[in-house]
Amino acid sequence: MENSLGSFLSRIRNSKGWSLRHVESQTGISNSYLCQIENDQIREPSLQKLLKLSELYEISYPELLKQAGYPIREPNAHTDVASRSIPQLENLSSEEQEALVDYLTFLRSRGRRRR
Amino acid sequence: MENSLGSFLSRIRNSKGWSLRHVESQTGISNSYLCQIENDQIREPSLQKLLKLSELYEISYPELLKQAGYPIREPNAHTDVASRSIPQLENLSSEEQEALVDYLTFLRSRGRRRR
DNA sequence: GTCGAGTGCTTGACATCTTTAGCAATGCTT
DNA sequence: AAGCATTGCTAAAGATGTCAAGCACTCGAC
Repeated sequence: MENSLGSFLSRIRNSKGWSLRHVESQTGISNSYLCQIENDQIREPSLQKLLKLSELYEISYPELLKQAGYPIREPNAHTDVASRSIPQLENLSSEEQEALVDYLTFLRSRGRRRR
Repeated sequence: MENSLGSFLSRIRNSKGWSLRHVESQTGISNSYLCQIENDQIREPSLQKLLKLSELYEISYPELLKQAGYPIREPNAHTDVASRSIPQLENLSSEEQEALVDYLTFLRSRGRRRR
């Protein structure tokens, strides 16, 4: 559940502050179906759906396929760049960057671990 | 008909002199289903099936996906590289990643707007 | 000839994907 | 508080993938 496709997509959508119906209006994917995907009730959504989501969410399509557990054979798809990628933290506004950096500084200053 | 996925797969199988049931024994794909694929009665076989066929037939998997009309796309440069250049937000621990994503979700949920 | 094995193919049943209609809960506006 | 919009979510139905069983045909061995 932690690393599932559903929670992955859910985190991204929520991090962007978008509702299920907003994503539906942009992608044509019904909000109910999107909900089922995010709750891991759909094992294998079609590639067309995943492509549309990757475009709207501005995340790497092959990376999303990987998250979905689909077999992909990209000759040189390797880890060095991808491993540092945090899709949820992409495309930040300048205000958000500042807020996050401040928050990270705060986190590290108190040296606490997560709940 | 001529350039369809079905005729494409059928041509390869016949050129190798293999029966439907031989391919079934090697891939686990039922001969009846394979027959339907070759006769274009199946629009979108699963990636697992296509992968097995590409392995047995010794053809390129991405090439086969292309033949099947699946969307295949290389990673987009702007989503992969540009948005990641926030030096303070690199090399995060997993706890920090999660905390930041949660915090960002919180930030954006307060300013949620729809268009 | 006929018998058995092998061939491509069809049918019916089941599983999964995908949508439409609608629900309860929350929030906003007056 | 009342009323309306929006949220995530579910149930039922339709469309499609997938398989097991079985069909009709061919062909070689006896």
